Amino acid sequence: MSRKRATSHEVAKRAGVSRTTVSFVLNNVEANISKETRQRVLQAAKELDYVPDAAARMLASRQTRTLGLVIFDAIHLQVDAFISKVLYSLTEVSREHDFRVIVEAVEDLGRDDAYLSLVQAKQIDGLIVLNPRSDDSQLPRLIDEGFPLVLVGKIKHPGAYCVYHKSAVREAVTHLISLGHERIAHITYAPIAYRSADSRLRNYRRALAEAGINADEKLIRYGNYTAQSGYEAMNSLLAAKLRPTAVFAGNDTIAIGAMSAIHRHGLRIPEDIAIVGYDDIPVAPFTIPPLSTVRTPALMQGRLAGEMLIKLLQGEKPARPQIMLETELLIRESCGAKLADSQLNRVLS
Amino acid sequence: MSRKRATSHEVAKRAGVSRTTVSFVLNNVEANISKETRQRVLQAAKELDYVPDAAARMLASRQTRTLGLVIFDAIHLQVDAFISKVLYSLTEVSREHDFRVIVEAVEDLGRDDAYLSLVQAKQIDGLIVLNPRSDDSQLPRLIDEGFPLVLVGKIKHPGAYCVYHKSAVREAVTHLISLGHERIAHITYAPIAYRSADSRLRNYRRALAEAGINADEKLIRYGNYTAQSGYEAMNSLLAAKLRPTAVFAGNDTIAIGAMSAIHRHGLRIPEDIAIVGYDDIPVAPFTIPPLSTVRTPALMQGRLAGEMLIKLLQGEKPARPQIMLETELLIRESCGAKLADSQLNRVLS
DNA sequence: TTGAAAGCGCTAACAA
DNA sequence: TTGTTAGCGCTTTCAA
Repeated sequence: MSRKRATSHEVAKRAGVSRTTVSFVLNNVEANISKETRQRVLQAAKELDYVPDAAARMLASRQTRTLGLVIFDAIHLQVDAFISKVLYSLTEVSREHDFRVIVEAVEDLGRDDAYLSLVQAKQIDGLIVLNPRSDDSQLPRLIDEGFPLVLVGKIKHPGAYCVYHKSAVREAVTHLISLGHERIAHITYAPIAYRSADSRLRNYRRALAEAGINADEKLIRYGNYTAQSGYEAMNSLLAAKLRPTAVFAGNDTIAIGAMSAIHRHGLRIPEDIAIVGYDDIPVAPFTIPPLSTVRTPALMQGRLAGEMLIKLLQGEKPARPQIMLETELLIRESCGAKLADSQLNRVLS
Repeated sequence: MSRKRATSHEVAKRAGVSRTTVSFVLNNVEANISKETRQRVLQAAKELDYVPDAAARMLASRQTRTLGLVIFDAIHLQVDAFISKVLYSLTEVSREHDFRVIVEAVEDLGRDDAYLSLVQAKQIDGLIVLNPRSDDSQLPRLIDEGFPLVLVGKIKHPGAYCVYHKSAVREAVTHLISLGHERIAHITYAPIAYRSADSRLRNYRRALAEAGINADEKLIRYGNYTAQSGYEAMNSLLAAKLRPTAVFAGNDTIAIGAMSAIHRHGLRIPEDIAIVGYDDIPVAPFTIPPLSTVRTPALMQGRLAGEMLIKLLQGEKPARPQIMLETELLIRESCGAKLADSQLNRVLS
């Protein structure tokens, strides 16, 4: 603040060269500059504690070296570790490549133009879009215009660059079915306007259908992003005439709320009701009993998306425009598979 | 990308005025501009889909309308909901005041100049610093220079603007003591270089000392940011000759790891070992048994810090440069207070 | 009430 | 190998 910062002009004067030379040296331009001159410039810059003015540089060079991270339904940021992880790995990648990150939290689609103005004002070079929503009309337009943009997640758009993970919902539900369950409930972890909550719901239905099981709509509950909503949803499920024998929870937070409800009803997990979550939050292995869940490659998604975007900005076309990462169903104790195993062993031995 | 954006010059031409007038109208400058002219300018801007170039505006106006959020020990971002909450509320405040947020994650103090270059390059107008570290030498300097900066947390520096919360460690530990515990263990939730982990440890020692209890160093364990470390620390505590009767965990994630270990040892919570956490993460009310913990005003801290910084940037001096927010000890079941109550009731009735 | 003109600090084509 | 020069698109003082 206080002390006025040096300009490239002053550096040039001190080094006895022109501003052009200063610019070339500091930007490592391929112009042949003698080692000696280069040394002198570097020295002068250091002595004056010179750091180029970002705004001036952006204006002149027409690039900002800044990435925008657009977070849809940002309220989930408070509880959804997936978002934080993507942010974390994106800041890492950005640092490695000397980029900055502007976070643009989008609250509701009504006012979704905040992130648009970021590109219109040319304040960023490219965008990472987290939890993209299919009902967002701006996104496809941006993509069609060829604006550098990588999705973490997926929308139906052929030309979109994206890094998503394979849904393991089917695996999770099928696993429950293989354990003998037919009355499998589902609790969403957000209103279904939230795209990935919706997709989990749809995949749940599909898995059931594939197994020839009639999805009973009475076994579906809609949670929000709180554990409390999982708790309440489970209570309502337990109050019904025909109880589920298993629950596929939209995420781990919901699962933990549900487990608490089951426990309070005096029922055992997994003997009376089996449960599987999603996300593998840090505490999942330590719930009582340990929660079977699906591990999601959040960090890797953030990293790959960042790298893809930066590659795009450098004018390279990424080898694979759409990257699908694997997910992993982690079988712990809440689903009852291990229990089933040990019973089986007992019978066999 | 594709289509070239309109400049203020074109807007001026279309509206039949000068660029000055366009600038005045769009920035609501107090120059008396006729309603009619203003209308025409607005109309032209709209027709051309004009959005001022951010870099040019920054360069000319000498302000960026961008805030920097510096996150120390950013690896915690993945698991520490406190950070995400502050980020969330800061993006909210920023949006309300038409500011952007650049997130600068600081990994280790060695390379802490990344956020410094943000201010040197004048890429931001002010800084919010999350989890400031006392051993960071740059921070005091920045503050002394009068750079607009608000801490979320605290360091020992008289002139610093900050929003922190009252430690409730003492309350938590004292509560455990009042329940009759003397062998109270502590597990940190991060290496003690992490300032707030260290402060929790120190306050734990102080609370014990105040109650005339000799802090037994053998009852202290150092966790990292994982639940796993809490699990392991608890196991090591349980393996010792003299077991603790209560645990004050550095945060809820640690607490949940510890609870799992206690459970696996066949011990009951809180009857055999009582436990109190810190942070009140979303699942805390739903652990088995529900976790007693301390609720922290993360969202409010982010909001107040943001508002304070923006006020500072507007040249106003905030009424209170240092704001301390209250925290709340939430007594649920893991600490045994309710159990004690009910036993008491039984005796009395 | 509006316009002319001088920067803001840098990059980069072109010339030397 | 280095310097001259012309912008980049906007704000803002000053004059009209």
